[in-house]
Amino acid sequence: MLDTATASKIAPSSPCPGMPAAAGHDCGNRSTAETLRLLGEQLRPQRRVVHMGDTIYQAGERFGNLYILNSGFFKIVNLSADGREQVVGLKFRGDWLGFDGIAGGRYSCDAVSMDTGEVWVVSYEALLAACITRPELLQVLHAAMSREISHDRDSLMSVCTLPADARVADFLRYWAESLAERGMRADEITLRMTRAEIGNYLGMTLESVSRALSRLARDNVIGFATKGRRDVQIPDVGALSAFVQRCLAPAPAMLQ
Amino acid sequence: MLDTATASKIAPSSPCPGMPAAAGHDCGNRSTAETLRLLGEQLRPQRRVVHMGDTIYQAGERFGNLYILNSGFFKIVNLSADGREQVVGLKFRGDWLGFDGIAGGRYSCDAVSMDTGEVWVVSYEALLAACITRPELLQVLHAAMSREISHDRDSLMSVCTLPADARVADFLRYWAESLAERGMRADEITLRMTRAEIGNYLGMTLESVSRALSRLARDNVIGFATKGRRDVQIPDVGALSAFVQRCLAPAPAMLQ
DNA sequence: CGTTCGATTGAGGAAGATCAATTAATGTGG
DNA sequence: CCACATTAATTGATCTTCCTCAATCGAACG
Repeated sequence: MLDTATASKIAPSSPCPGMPAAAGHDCGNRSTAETLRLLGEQLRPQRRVVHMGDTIYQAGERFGNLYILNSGFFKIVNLSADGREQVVGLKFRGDWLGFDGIAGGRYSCDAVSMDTGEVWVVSYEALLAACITRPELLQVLHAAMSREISHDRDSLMSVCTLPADARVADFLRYWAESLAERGMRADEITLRMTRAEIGNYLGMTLESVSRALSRLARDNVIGFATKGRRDVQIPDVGALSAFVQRCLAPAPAMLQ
Repeated sequence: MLDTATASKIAPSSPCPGMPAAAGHDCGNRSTAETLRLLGEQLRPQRRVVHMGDTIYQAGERFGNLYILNSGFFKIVNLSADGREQVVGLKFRGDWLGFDGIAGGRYSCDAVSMDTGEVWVVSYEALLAACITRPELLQVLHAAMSREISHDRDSLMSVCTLPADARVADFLRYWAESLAERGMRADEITLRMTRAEIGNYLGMTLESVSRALSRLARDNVIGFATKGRRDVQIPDVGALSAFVQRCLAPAPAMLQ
């Protein structure tokens, strides 16, 4: 599937030489850690600690900075003129925030921290200047924007084509894979969102999310930690994908 | 929660109020025509005529070019591993196609022409090279990517928060405004998609689309051209927005 | 230890999907 | 240009999924 050939000129370095197991799945792309190192060295960004509930920027605010998430978790909340709120994205270590502000000169969403973490503040102007002299920065930047576009489309597809249960399963799969890609443990994840937030993100009610999770647990696709239902055990991510497929299957053939 | 009825989201377009389409000083955004002129001059791109049904690129194909739509209409179709198809975007004059390929080295969608038109082919590598010497190109490129991200989020919000009728109304509003922004007539638009395609894009069935359109016509929010139902008359775009709001309103107060 | 917020679960209802029949547009060969 | 075939759109009648409303329970916190 993924192939390095095109990347010959575009991604000059990163043949993933002797890379720690967690990182190098995709040699056309750098690992998250490697990219962060590059960005940290090249840009020397201002570092800012954030806590749960902090907003890095808000809709309507004048655009000026992009942000790179070094640790923690963010949600991106879109706001409509008539007051609707919609969680439209989740951000993990290595992700960029603030692209939506470039075109209009103002951010169009809120970026809200869901945990303690650290973001790197990068002036867009300074970044552009740095990109002129260091084209590999440009590649990193464009890759981040491209990934965001691709993922947004996948989200739309999920919402449009999957029934509620499958959407929740796919959400958990995505979360787990996002952690795994970044070398974090993915077999037990702490959801940093309420059922209401998850439901908002997935286009369903909190009750439907709760029922879907219960069903997933009953089918042993996920497990709940001993105490509390915020921690979800995911022994096998493949089982989540299989569950999604099962939801899509025409019918169990009525057999018996 | 919603701290303010902040007018963050109003006037998503119209960067330069009351301005003839071509003129464009710098409100942060250039006009479509001006941007195209700049790109045409700076990049001297290969021009390619396309016809209805042509695909400019397909999912899985090796990435190498970006495309700028000079005329015509495209749909972007996302494909899942299990065979689901999802229309995830519509492209108009001045829009770019192919951003999804940058990160992974392969396109992840099909780009399908819905009409006769012309696309400009730009080698990504050549574009990067040109951007180094001409930073205004970089700004144009990033603005295009940023706009795509913002619009994808708006799409997700529509699908997640609007009932079916409102989604169709909002879709028509978006189409009409997209045309108007580009200086094309927006009071009578030709839908270049079947009901099934519209439904796919909006996450509903073709029957629901049809019923929604009938309802909009009955309420005189839209009209159908004398012959055929592919052409939709939109005497007042504001009426479409009003219809959306009406759908969101709690209840008609039970009067009578 | 009570208060509060979040999660779960159930019962009933509504929006929209599905199934089906009809009509309208489009296309084709004669 | 017309009969015919084909595809798209409309409309109606059920049926299903998911939402809404409501009650209960659990966990966190002062």
